[in-house]
Amino acid sequence: MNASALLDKLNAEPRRAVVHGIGAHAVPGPLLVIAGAGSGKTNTLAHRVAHLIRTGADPRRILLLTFSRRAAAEMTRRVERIAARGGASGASFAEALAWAGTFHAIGARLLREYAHQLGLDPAFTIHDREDSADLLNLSRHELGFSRKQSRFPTKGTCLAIYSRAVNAQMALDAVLAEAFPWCAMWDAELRRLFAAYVEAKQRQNVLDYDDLLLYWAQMMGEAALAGDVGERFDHVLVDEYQDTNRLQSAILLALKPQGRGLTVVGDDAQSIYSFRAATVRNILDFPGHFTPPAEIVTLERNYRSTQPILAAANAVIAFAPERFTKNLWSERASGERPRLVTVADEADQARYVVAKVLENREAGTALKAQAVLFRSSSHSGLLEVELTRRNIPFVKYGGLKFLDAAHVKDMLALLRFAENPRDRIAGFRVLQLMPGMGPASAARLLDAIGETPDAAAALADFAPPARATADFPGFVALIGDLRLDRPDWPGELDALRRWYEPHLERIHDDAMLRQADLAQLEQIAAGYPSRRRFLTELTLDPPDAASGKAADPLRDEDYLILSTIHSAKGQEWRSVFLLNAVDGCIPSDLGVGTTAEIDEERRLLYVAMTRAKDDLDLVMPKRFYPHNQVKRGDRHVYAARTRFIPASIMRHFTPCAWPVKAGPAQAASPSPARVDIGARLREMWR
DNA sequence: TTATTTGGGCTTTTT
DNA sequence: GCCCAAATAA
Repeated sequence: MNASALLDKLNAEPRRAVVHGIGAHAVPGPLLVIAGAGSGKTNTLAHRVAHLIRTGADPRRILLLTFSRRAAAEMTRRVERIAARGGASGASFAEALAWAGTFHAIGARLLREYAHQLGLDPAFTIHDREDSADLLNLSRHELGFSRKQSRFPTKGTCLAIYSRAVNAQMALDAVLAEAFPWCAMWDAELRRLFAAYVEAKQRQNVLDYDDLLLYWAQMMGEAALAGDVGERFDHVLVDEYQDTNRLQSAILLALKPQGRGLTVVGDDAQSIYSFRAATVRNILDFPGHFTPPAEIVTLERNYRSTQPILAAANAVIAFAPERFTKNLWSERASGERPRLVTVADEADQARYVVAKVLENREAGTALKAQAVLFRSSSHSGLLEVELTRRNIPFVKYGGLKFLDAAHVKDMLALLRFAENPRDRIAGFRVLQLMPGMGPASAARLLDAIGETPDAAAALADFAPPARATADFPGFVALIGDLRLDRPDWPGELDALRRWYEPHLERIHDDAMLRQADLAQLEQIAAGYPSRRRFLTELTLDPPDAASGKAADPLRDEDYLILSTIHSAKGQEWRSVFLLNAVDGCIPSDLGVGTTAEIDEERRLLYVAMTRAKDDLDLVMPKRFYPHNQVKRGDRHVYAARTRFIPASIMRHFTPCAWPVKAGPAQAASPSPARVDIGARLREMWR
């Protein structure tokens, strides 16, 4: 198949997006693609990349920025496939597409490359959120803020404030007023805290997530460097642009100030990351940054869902105030409207979902083609229990991660400490693995390391406390060994594991189980070319999902998908169940302060609904037992249908109840007089 | 100085 | 139902 035949297979609008500006001698002008849910956004972007390359663009000079690494991999794969169909030799083609990744990953790569010009040591290590919070906490203690009479914000809150200020490029007082009004009284202290935090990071040669963007943006502020970086790329394409923040858009505009070669794709109706300072303004304001303004192509045809599902989703999003108006349409007719299923409580919700999932599978829909979505990770707890009980395999995205396990963190901290001995958070953790080494001794050693350029010497000269004298020499030898730039990665992990295992067995009763995780970690490590790459990429792209994805054993099996709505972005399934479609869960009662927050919760519901191809069930438990209630008997609350589905749009849904009751009374309101003995008995043990 | 216990506060989504 | 900090024991 030749190039024009490939293009002929696309409809008019996607084709416009694919060919925009290509063919003329000049580099294409800026392009904004507004791509509704299920409108073939990924496909369109992949075709554009393929078309660019086919018409002479150098794939090594194309920068492709995606939201997650999963998305980057998917995009690369598609470009390859399209290229293969077009007769190009696909493999080499995609391999040359070397600059595809998240903003953070690309940032890390560029910063290592330009480290010397930026005054950075290229061996910098990257802190994940928890490490960052711990480091911030150190400064918080040192400044004495943890002992204030009136409670000072926790480390997590402090980090969230810092991160928002950086990512939204806003002054601290504005951030406090807008997003953290209850912390506004700490303005001065927070400012001192952040100053100390920044200094600590620099002393320790560590960067946090935000630094990867911040240093990059700063680098782009230097004319010479900006020119150099911008010159490397003829084309810059950004996916999921609605979920980028101001810092990211600043980087983008600095890369391509005239918008030449710039393409961004997104859907303002699916912006769900404002808690990470993403702003829908980026996409709304994009065209006006350039003269002449960016070309806009809107993709409104949905290839994914049936018309009734789409109609319901459209009805929900129609209440959103500001957006690029588009109404998705589909040719996939079907008589089935989405169901609104009322169940008694969360236990019944779990039973309902399991029953339907099995029913679907009997009818020929694999488990993998079905997904259960929820607003927050904890909502799936009861369902997970029920699935386990019924022996139904599942993989859960979002929530607890493999890397959060203490023993996995220990191993990674060891590697990080070897890579960068000035990384105090890593050092603190590993040193205290040895019995007899507590925070005070660890701090003493880390101070010594911080004061000399020769970490190995400081380590060797250290006099450990009496109870640690037995273990310490072995540790010094291990680190000395790891510090050599040995080329046999991942071979060094052997020595590391031999050192760590005795400690593992001493610390944890369930050491056997944990050893299995370490074996898995070694397998993952084998997939990376070097320790540095392994550490960097694992931090930026942690393997998702609890027991599943990281391990290959499950790969070929059929399993049900459980996912937070956030993690479901860009995905689709034949059959989708949404848990807890009630007020308090969607919208979450934690985030209902401002109308902006409510709007975002509405978009979350929209994203969840538009994941479904054929079948969509919104489940509404009537009764909830708050888990944090005080011992007060059978207290429960009655939940109302989510406010995003008011009576006026109920005609787009089919209401039903489960289990189906004999009498006609099931639709009536619940009888509050009923005594819940079960709940009382449960309460006795809380 | 380190290890363990207890009591109080908070509880979302993720690169 | 989980994390953190202060108190207590070794």
